[in-house]
Amino acid sequence: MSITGIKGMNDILPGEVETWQFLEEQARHIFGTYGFSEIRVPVVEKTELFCRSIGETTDIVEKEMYTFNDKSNNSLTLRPEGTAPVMRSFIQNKLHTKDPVAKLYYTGPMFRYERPQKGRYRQFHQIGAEVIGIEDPKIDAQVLTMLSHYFDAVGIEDVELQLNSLGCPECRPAYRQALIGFLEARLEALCDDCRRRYQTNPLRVLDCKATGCKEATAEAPSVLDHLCGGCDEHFSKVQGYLVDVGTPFTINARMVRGLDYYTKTTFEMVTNSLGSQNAVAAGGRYDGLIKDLGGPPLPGIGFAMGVERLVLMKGDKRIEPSRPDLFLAALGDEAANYSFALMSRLQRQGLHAEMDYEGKSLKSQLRRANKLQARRVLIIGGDELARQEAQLRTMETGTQETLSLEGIEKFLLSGLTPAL
RNA sequence: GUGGCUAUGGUGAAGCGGUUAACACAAACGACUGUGACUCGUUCAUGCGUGGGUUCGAUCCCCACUAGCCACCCCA
Repeated sequence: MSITGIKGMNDILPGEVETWQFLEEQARHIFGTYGFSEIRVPVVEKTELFCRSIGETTDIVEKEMYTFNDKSNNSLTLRPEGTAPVMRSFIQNKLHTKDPVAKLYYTGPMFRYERPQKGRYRQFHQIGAEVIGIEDPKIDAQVLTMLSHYFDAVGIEDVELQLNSLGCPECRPAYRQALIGFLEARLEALCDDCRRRYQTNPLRVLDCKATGCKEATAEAPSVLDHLCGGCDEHFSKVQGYLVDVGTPFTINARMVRGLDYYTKTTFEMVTNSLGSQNAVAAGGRYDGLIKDLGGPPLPGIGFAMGVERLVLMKGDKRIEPSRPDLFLAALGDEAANYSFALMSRLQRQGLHAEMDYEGKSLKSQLRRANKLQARRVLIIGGDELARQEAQLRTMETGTQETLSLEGIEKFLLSGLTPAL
């Protein structure tokens, strides 16, 4: 039995990787136009970083982390998300002393020990963005607009931007209590799961799919009615700016976040085309996080997108691998050597050129050229070489012309390089 | 962590207890000794996830395990 990969950790193979590259390139490009720079942080961090930021009692920390001790007996964890490491780096490198505002994005693998299913894997990938240092609701609107812009650019249409506010440490506890009280009075109507969790995670009950729970919580108090003055004003300003800018959104007062650090604005990009994994991107404001991690008291807001889910949504609109501009078919050793040298020179000048390296029959070479979808084939045999000529075949039309080898490089480069 | 379904070649899959494991696609080569895509031909599983069991005999029945998928939970 040969060695296999790890459950829930997938290879990204040619044919699929082009879509990944496209999604990443678009992120770099679009985030760049909004003033974001990339930050690259390690995949492993001290376990404590995630416990403190995500929350000791969250599912992620309680049962989903890949935690191990290194040879010095430090407890380390494969990052389950990207915000905490970025904040750690921000604080450690004192980035706020260089610029009061940081706009950062990252991409890379995250790890969560969950049972794999559609759109959910143990190693998965996120593209995320964070803004640190701005409290004004304009930045909330800006981040949401960028996210929305990204989805447009990438051609993923079947999504809806949902918005909510979770309040702040001032107003959230009161709401929480109100909600627990409400649920307590209706425990019999709730499903087993909800009866279990209404104390620890009352918000989750609002999101339950069971019909009994839906009915029982129909009249439940809304977070939005319990926001304090500051949070309420912030939330309505965010909405106002979004309307001004023309970024579409809907309000979902029952939206829940799984990480403890979120405050005020939270949001999700949801779809119904992905089965039960309906969030393609999610994020929110985390005004207390940086201070909690020992940094300056700066506000922050950010989001992460699940790349596997984006790829799934791209579906059959996959990005095609690039086709060779030219395939060199040679007959005989001399011609093969000549072609090989020519191909190398063309490649150096940016032409996507291919050839058969093993001296197969012309038929076989053309078959390969066809398979690779080469646009043209340059055929050089012993006869042509002697006459300093070559046949240039246009595959699509099957037409063929005789060219002089003199100056052929220039001709091929000018004729075949796609206009940029 | 819980549940349901599935497990035959490079891929999609027939076969459902009994002599050569169908068919299609892909791949390689040939018909065309120097020309792709069409056509035709040839080749391509010594084995049916793994381990047990039932049987004269198992890819087909039973059990266990493993893996995959989907859902719950949770989340990107």
